[in-house]
Amino acid sequence: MLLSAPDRTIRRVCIQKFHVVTESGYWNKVDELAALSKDVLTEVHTPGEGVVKACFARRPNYNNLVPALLEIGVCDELLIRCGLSLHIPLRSMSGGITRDLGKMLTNLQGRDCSLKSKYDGHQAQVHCDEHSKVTIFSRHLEVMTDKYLDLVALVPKIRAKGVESLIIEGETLANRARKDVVIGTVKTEVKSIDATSADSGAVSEFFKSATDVRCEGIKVKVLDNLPNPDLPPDDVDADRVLLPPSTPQKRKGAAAAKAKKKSSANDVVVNSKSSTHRKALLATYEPDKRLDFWLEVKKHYNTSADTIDLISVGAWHGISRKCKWWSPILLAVRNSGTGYLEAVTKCISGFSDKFYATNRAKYDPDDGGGTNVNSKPSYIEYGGRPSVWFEPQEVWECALADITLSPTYMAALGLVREERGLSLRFLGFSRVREDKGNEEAGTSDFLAELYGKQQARALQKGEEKIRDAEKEEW
DNA sequence: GGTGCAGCCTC
DNA sequence: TTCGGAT
DNA sequence: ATCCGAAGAGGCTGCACC
Repeated sequence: MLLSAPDRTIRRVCIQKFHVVTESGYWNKVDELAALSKDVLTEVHTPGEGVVKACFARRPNYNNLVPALLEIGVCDELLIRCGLSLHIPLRSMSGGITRDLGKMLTNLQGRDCSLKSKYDGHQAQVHCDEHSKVTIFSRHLEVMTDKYLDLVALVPKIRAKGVESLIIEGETLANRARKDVVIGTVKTEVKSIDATSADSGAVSEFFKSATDVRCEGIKVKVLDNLPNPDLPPDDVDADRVLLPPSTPQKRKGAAAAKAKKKSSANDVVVNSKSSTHRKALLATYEPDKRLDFWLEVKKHYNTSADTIDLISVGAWHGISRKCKWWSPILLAVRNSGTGYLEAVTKCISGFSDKFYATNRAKYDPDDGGGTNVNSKPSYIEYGGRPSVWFEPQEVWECALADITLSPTYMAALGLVREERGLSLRFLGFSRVREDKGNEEAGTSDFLAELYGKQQARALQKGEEKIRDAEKEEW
């Protein structure tokens, strides 16, 4: 394994320090620990592990964590020493993901909740300090500040009076979502409603309207969480990030904002203005946890996602774990005019290992199969070169989240846009359609139609404000 | 200066 | 992002 | 439960090359 330069430094420091610790009797303790049973040992280790993990989630930086560990060990103070810090990204908190809207409603058992549409964009974590220095991190905590210069300029300006520094998280719509999406829909004011999960009609309606305007789905936050008994109201742990006063109507986008602090342990901003005329959200932001009061229902997780029947026409050799099988697999739609099969995407998702094995056996001549062919059949439209071409004979039902105008695939070329074909986003294999022959597979017309519907829904729901797209919307 | 591709990023 | 599989 | 790895689409950037 390659170590980056800082890691090497750390390793050296560790070794030196352990020698010191050894001389002062640390080994005795190690011997004691070694004598303990596994269960007891787990009991000893687990709380410590929790503390270290919590620190690392708040400040994923070994240069801080390791020296502090060596100096003070695993203790509560570590959470202060290695707590949240501006311009160092904290790990993102995610909501629990729910596949099925109905199931979610059942789970919520009628509790009150706040619903927000979740934009289909890029997650960004924005840090702004008292000198208006802004740093922006991506979902994977990469520094993306330079990609969002307008945001860098904007954030200090919109900072509320009295807030010295802040960390917020939200969704930016800089890339994909702005390209092929009707801008008017992007400009739509962020939708947010409070509802009770007993009103399944309202929730379903909200989900539908959100996905219609090409949001990724919705976020559902339970409003009536009781305070955590472990956290007295005046708790001021520095590691805990606290929500600012909740103003959901104003708060924009998927910006599940949280706030702020200064470096001293006793200077955490608490929910000061208690002007909320609604039930409180749980106030803590736990960067390393998925939370049961916060759920996401996404379009492409949804069991009611669109499906299309595609024909498998070729594949590549898999690598490493999948080297015995073919993956990815090339799929095509049928052009009902020409009879040609037009490649529309490669599929990697939804296959079990067993399915891969069966698939290999079926098409590989060396495996008793024998229905793949050496060269590209003339009736297949595809510019690339798979490892093998299949003799088209299977129709697969696949679920998809979105249809995209593709720079590479030529399926449905000209039906939506001259020079551009269509492809599929988040495609997953569902099942083999034993009951369907090639002639009954999805057509390029159908695909184009589906694309049209997708756009039309967005247009219809979208608001009129088209003009002046700011580079990022929240 | 334009194009195409590799590499890296996002979902 | 997805998924399935291993741990 | 959690983590890991194999891969998809598309977008942007920077560089080599014409």
